[in-house]
Amino acid sequence: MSDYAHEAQGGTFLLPRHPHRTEDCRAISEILQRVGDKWTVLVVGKLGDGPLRFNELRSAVGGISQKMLTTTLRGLERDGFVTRTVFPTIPPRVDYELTDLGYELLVPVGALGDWARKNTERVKAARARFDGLHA
Amino acid sequence: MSDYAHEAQGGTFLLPRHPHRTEDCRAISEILQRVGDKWTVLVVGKLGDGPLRFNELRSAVGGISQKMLTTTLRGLERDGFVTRTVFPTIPPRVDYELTDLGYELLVPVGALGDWARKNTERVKAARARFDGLHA
DNA sequence: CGGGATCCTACGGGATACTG
DNA sequence: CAGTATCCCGTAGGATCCCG
Repeated sequence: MSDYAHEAQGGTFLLPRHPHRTEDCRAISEILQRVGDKWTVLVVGKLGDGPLRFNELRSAVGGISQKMLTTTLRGLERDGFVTRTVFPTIPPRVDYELTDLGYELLVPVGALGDWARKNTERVKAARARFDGLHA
Repeated sequence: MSDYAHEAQGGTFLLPRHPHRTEDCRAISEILQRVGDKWTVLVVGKLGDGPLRFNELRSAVGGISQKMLTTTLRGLERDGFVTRTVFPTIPPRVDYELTDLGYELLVPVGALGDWARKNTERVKAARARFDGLHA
């Protein structure tokens, strides 16, 4: 089972021959929903620059409520993307840090981010055109 | 501004030096939320094998309500990922097909999918461990 | 400082019925 | 066949108050 070429404006792409089996698409969909919520990539991105404490992370991300930061971090910890280290001092100190798995996740997510940066204008143009037609 | 290496289990990764500026992370977050809903990648994936009619797509995806298929397709059309072609026959016939932009989107999304397939076990293990500890 | 507990609202998304 | 219109529910996510 080899690949086949697909021609498009940006160049030629190699697409797997039976690329879109439902199970695979489901797996993709799941991970995308996992990282597709409002805050996950922001948090992971900030932690990609090094470990941070709770409120450091909060102000670094900006605009996130403390409830959602907690929820997001718990989810990331549960899935093994982030470690949580508690220092039993007064006042307490809690550090969050990416695991290896977390750093590795940054790679494909970054690739999608590159694509996003390169193509936002095309999307915005398409959107403006569509909205103009269906005004 | 060069890159720096990050060592992890799977190998060594190159991360950009100032990779996680808030604006960039926002852009990434937006595209991820765009494709991170329940059905978008399933629909785009199926259309990646070629154009399909509405109900062909519906049964190909499987489990999607007609309301959500319509909503999903309208969104994809609006953003320029999909074209909608109406044949004014009786009964009507409507074809949906990926644009070049849609095909190009498949590339980074597929990369994330590959990552997902390779790492689901690690995530599941981490999750089981976390749930065991916090039982 | 780093949360937990609660309340509230908006919206994603399913089920069903109707239409050109 | 390919939708539109309506109703309904669950959950994401914000605001607020409280605690060790």
